[in-house]
Amino acid sequence: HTFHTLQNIKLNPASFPHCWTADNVLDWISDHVEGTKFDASTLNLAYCAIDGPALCQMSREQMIGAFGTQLGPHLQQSLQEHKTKYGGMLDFSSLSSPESGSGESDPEFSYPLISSEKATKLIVCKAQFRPKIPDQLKLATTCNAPVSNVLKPLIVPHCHCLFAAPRGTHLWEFIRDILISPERNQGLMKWEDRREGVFKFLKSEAVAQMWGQKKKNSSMTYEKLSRAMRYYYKREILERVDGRRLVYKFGKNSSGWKMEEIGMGM
DNA sequence: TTTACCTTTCCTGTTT
DNA sequence: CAAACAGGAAAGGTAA
Repeated sequence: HTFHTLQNIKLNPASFPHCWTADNVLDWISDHVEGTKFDASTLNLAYCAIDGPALCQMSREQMIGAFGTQLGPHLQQSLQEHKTKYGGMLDFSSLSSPESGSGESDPEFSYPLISSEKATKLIVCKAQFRPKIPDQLKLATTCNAPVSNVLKPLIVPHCHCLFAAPRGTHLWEFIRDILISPERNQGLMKWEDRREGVFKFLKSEAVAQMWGQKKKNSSMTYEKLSRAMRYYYKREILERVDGRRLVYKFGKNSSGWKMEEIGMGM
């Protein structure tokens, strides 16, 4: 069987599974889900939100228990391949003392290794999944890996779904996806009224830069982004909120932001 | 290739 | 005064 090449992970020290972030793991799982036509809906979500070290501590049995008899062995094998293939490239001495070698730091190494495109795809997927928090917790505690490692990614309680139908990448969807994925929202935006869909830009220029990055346009500004936002009023994707600077409200022609829709319970 | 749609860019004026 | 908001006008990009 030919596995998908992991475009974003190859030829990097972090290719060693131990160095994978939770996003890398997610990326890796995603590639296998695609490659094997595995039905993502039957995945145990807890194990889609673990980091590299936790993943590496899973036994074959745990792997199968987590990912099923179909995908589990695939992942197990792939993991072993990555360990042997990239393990030799690692300089473990520098790994154990990350403070050393200030001039040697590889910017790619300390930064998320997934492409923004992929990240967005995953965020959208996460948004569409209906998580079962009790299951997540139960699964996490049955794993023999250190609880801290397993639970860490789950603290940001979010759901992961693997490759549902990709949704468009329009501005309002980009904004929505920042709002509903706290792990990618570093104080950029916040909900003013979660139920009503009222939200606010906290770092308007930063969001504009991110939007520009996504559109390969480094000269994007909030000024220009906001013009596009205003066009949404007529189409009722957004509703006006007047008198409140940097505040907008999702309208009836928007979707994917309600708590029920993204399965946050309550 | 043409078109429709979604911005992006620029601008003038108003409001906070 | 600076930063946002408002929209009109027109150009740009892209996917069908």
